[in-house]
Amino acid sequence: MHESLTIGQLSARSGVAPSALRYYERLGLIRAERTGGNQRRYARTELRRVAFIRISQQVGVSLDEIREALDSLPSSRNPTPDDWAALSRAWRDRLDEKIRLLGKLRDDLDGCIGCGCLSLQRCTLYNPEDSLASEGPGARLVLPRPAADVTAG
Amino acid sequence: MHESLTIGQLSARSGVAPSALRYYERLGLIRAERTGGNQRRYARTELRRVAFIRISQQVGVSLDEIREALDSLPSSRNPTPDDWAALSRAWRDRLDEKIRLLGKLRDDLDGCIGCGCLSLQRCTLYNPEDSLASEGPGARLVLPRPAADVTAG
DNA sequence: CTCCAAGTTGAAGCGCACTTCAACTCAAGG
DNA sequence: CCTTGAGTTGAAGTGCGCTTCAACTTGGAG
Repeated sequence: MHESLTIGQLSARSGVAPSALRYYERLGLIRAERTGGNQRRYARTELRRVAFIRISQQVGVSLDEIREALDSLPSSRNPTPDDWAALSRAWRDRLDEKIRLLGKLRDDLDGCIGCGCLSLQRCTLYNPEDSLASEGPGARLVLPRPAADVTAG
Repeated sequence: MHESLTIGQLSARSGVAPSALRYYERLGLIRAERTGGNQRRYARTELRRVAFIRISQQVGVSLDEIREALDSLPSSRNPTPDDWAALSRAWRDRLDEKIRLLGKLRDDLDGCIGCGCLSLQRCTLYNPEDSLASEGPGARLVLPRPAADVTAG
C-alpha cells in the first residue's frame, strides 16, 4: 500500500474523473504534491476531501462554498474526525432545511394544484420568503450524476 | 379586466422575467397569440402554465421534461383542475422520492462522517444505485432562486 | 532500452437556463 | 402628430461544472 495516489488512482477510488480532479485543484479544493516529472501525487487524506466535495454537491452546495468550508479545516495538522464532523454539521442543517422545504412544497402542491390557486401570487408556492432559498445564478434543484457515471472517462 | 396579458403583465404576475418567458415560448412550454403589431398576448391560462413550470423547476425537473409533461395536457379544451392534478401527481412522487433520498443522505452523513468511512467506496453516500438518481449532465441538487428574483433558474 | 498507457498543459467546447444587446417597431397618452 | 415606454428579433454573452482536444512528457513493465 502506497503513501500517495496517482490521479488515475484517486479518480478510480473517488469516482471522480481526472479532469474534474484537476478542475477542483485549480479551484483550490484539493491539493497534490508533484513528482520529479511533474505528475500529481495525492495524499490519502485527499480522498476524504473529494468525498466531502461530492457529498456536499449532493446537498446542493456550490464548489465555491465548498472551498470556503474546506478552508476552515486546519492546514497545519491532519484534520481529525472531529474537524470533519464540525464541517458536516452545517451541511446537515442545510439538508434538514432542504427536506423541510421540499415537504412543504409537496404539501402545497397537493393543496394548491387542484384548487386553482396555482395562478395566484399569494400561493405559498410562489412566496419567495418561505420558499426554497436562493442558491445563486445557474443553480438547479436537480441531482448530480452518480459518481460511477463520471468515473470512466 | 382584460382577456389577455402583455408579456410585461405576465412577467409581473408570474415573477418570471420577460426574457425567460420568451425563452419558454421558444422551447414550446407556453404559447401566445399575436396582436396585429406582432406583440404577444397571453391567455390567462398561461399564468398557470408558468406557475407549473416554476414549481416543477423547484422540484428539480428540467425544462425539457416539463415541456413533455405540459404536452400531455389536452390542447383541444382548456385543462381542468383534474388535468393539472394528474400532471402534478407524478411530480409529487418525484418529490417524495427526493425527500426520502435526502433524508437518507442526512442519516448517512451523521453515521458516516465521524466514523472515518467517508473515504471508502462502499459508503452508502457513494453508492450510485441507492443514492440520488441522475438527472443528466450539468444538473445540480441546488435550489432555484425564488420567482420574484431574477428568476431563474 | 523500448514502448505505451497514463500523465501534463492551456485553450476551447458543452449543456442548461437564461440575460443582455443593438436595432428596431408598436401602442397609448398629451 | 409626437413622444415614450413597452415590445420585437437574432445573436451573443454569462455562470457553473465540467469534458475534450492537441501536443507533449513520464514512468514502469518487458
